[in-house]
Amino acid sequence: MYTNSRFAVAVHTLVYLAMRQDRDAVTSAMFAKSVNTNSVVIRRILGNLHKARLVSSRAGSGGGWALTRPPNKITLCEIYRAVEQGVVFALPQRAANPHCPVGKHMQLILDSYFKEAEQALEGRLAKVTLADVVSDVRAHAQGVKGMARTEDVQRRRQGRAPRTR
Amino acid sequence: MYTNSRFAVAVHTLVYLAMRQDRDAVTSAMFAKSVNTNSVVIRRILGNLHKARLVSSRAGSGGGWALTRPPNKITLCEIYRAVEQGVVFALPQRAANPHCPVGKHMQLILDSYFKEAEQALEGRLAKVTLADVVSDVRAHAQGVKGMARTEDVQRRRQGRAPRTR
DNA sequence: TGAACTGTAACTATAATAGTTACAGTTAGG
DNA sequence: CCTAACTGTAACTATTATAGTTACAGTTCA
Repeated sequence: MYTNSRFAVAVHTLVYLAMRQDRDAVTSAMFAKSVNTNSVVIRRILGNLHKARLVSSRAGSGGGWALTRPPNKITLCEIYRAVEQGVVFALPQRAANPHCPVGKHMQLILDSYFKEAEQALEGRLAKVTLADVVSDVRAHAQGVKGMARTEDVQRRRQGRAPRTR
Repeated sequence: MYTNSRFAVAVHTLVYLAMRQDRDAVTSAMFAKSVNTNSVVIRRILGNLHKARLVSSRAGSGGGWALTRPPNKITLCEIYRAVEQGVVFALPQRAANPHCPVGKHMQLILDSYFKEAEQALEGRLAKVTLADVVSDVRAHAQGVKGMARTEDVQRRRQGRAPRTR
């Protein structure tokens, strides 16, 4: 049972990326503004996504992050695996009593049931692509204008004036 | 990753109970010996199982715990729900930026995907009964003799001398 | 009455997370 | 070739859940 929000943040950033794929690379500061956290937190999570080859990064001025694949080729399961260890259920830290036939075998047996349950979880996540989530966001966002942006992004988008909320 | 082992301990104790259903009530001290932890930890978890009506307890001398149903009528999903909050994935504690259309809707949307994944997890757990786990333990335990017992239990079982090991 | 239990409060130690500052290394562009 | 704008990561702090522990009131049996 997790109490961390890495998966949620990872999906958030990737959706953000997917929704502005055509434009410039997105910086960790921009993600941080949308997620409402510190940019280092974002870079740590994007580091995991980078290792999993879901995003590419470019250092230096004008750098930032980009998807390596179209959103319909990225599943929630891949994102999940990139940021979690794949252990929903934990076994006790102290091993059970090896002199007890229940305790002796319990952890091994539990582990196999845990793995099955986790496979069910991942199987469901594998059915959803980033593009699905983007569709949902677009559906929910009907009527909402403008995107949160840093000063940089506002400068880059010379064409349209920022919309007022 | 923030994990706990309550589910593992809960299943362990219930399997232990199921495997000696015919005999006296089991005390938290006996469970603690098998799980290799403190009896208060056990009583806390059994307290959850009690609220979920999976076990009954009796205070006082000769008291302890018993299953309220046969093992083939108890699923892992019920045990899971008794000891966990049903939240595998957490959302960030700070809400996302409400001025960003991605951030604004992300948590609501993620929550629905999270719930679907958790339902898949629970669905798998619902397919396994305590009796199934007991069968597995018996299969693994072939050739292993004797059960971990407290002094009390050894006294109660007057017939056979405790096996040395 | 006393021993053996449950149930629970209260405290401690440990560990993971998230937030933060700091900074070395990289890159684009004047 | 300098400088500003990035990434990547180390190091530290605050917060929080868990598990382990002691203690003790209440319950029950013999």
